[in-house]
Amino acid sequence: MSSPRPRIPEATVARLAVYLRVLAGLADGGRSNVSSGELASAAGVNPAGLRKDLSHLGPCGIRGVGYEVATLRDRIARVLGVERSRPCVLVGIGNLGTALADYAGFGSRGFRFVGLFDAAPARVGQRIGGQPVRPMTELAEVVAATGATIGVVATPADVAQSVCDRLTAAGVRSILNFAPVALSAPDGVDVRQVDLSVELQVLAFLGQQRGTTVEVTA
Amino acid sequence: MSSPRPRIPEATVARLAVYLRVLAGLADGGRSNVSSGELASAAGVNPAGLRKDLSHLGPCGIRGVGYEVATLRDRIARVLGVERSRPCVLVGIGNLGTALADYAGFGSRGFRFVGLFDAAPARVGQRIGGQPVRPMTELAEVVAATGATIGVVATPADVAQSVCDRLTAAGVRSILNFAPVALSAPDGVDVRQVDLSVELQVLAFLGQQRGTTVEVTA
DNA sequence: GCGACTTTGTTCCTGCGTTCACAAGCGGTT
DNA sequence: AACCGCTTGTGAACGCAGGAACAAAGTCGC
Repeated sequence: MSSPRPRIPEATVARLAVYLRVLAGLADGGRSNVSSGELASAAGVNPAGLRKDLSHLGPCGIRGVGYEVATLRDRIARVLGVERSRPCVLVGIGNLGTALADYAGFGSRGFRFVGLFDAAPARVGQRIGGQPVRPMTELAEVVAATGATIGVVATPADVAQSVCDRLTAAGVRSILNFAPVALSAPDGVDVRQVDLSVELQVLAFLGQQRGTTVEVTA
Repeated sequence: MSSPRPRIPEATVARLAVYLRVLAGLADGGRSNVSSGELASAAGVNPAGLRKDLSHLGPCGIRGVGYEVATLRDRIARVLGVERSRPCVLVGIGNLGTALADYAGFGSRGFRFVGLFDAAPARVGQRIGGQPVRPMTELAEVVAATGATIGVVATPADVAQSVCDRLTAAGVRSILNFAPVALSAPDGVDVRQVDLSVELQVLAFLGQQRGTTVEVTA
């Protein structure tokens, strides 16, 4: 009703997550106040842009002083919807999947894996980070029981679409995909793609361009 | 000189890498021709946008027919600078680093790891994907000997900046950073950040927004 | 040989994101 | 109590990316 929340640009949301991480670190370090300049420097962005990002949350700083670390952290966390830990499921417990399941950073950022799944019988039953790997047959059951709305796909490319279908059928609404394929999901389901080799190739291009600024050997 | 190559937008470069992957798959499947519509569908983008991206390479299609798969693939690979395999070094052989070192996808995308490094003595000497983990003291030597220009950082956040400094000092010009900190590098060095928890938090926000379109329980 | 269809390459336009620069507000000081 | 410096928040301009529509060009069928 009285929520002045027209919409927050997606690029801003991504940066808010970065600010949140920096603020959490500052709070742990005992800091109570920060200026936009210092925060922007730590996050690697422009100070004016940071203030504009924060303006989407309404006024949350004190002019002449700066921002209160704990207050700003909590407000960003609430806006992002990570004040409470969110249940996620992870499919594909290969090298990357194992790394993700073990990554402690997720736990402190408002996410917890409530189910690890793999199609290979050899993987099922292994324990990773204190959790057992389950067979794919239990996917729908676990999603329903835990209310998980986020699924992470770390499978080979050839089965990623099939896994995506099963996740959405089970009720997952958001998917983070590490497999190098474009997934198609029904309307109402958000898919984000993380492609590691694309990142490397962009770097390769930038590096090459730096070497051959305009000159090209025809 | 006669190179009509003013500049290619970075967003286009990232999509070119995706097209390259799709084209490689089509070529492996025996396909010889593709239309922009089909290619765009497989890459998950708009057909008109795809044609605009490709127009940066100069005319490379045949009107009324489409694109020749092998030709287009090779041209994109040449523009991205991945026609020949590029040597990379990887620092931080934890769970994620091991997954990256083992990931076969890099090899087929024009990248090979010529050095795996870790500061922990317990890790040094282990073999991963046929390569030994080396101590950090050998970093500069290996970079110089192999001519590696790309470094991947998969260390904990608190040492990432120090690793970045050592990489740049050794001559690395491009850095892909998985640690959740903003790295500062000298001018002339490109840094790309991949932050897994940021991706999850964006998903969480989008999912939450979907639930509470305008209504908020105050 | 000619026409029609298909598909590319390009152009325009709309909207978004980013940056710069200024006004408003608060704390500390005299 | 009034002034001064510092920092936030906002308004405007610039540049870029994305999408739709149109023209050029080549192929297939007759």
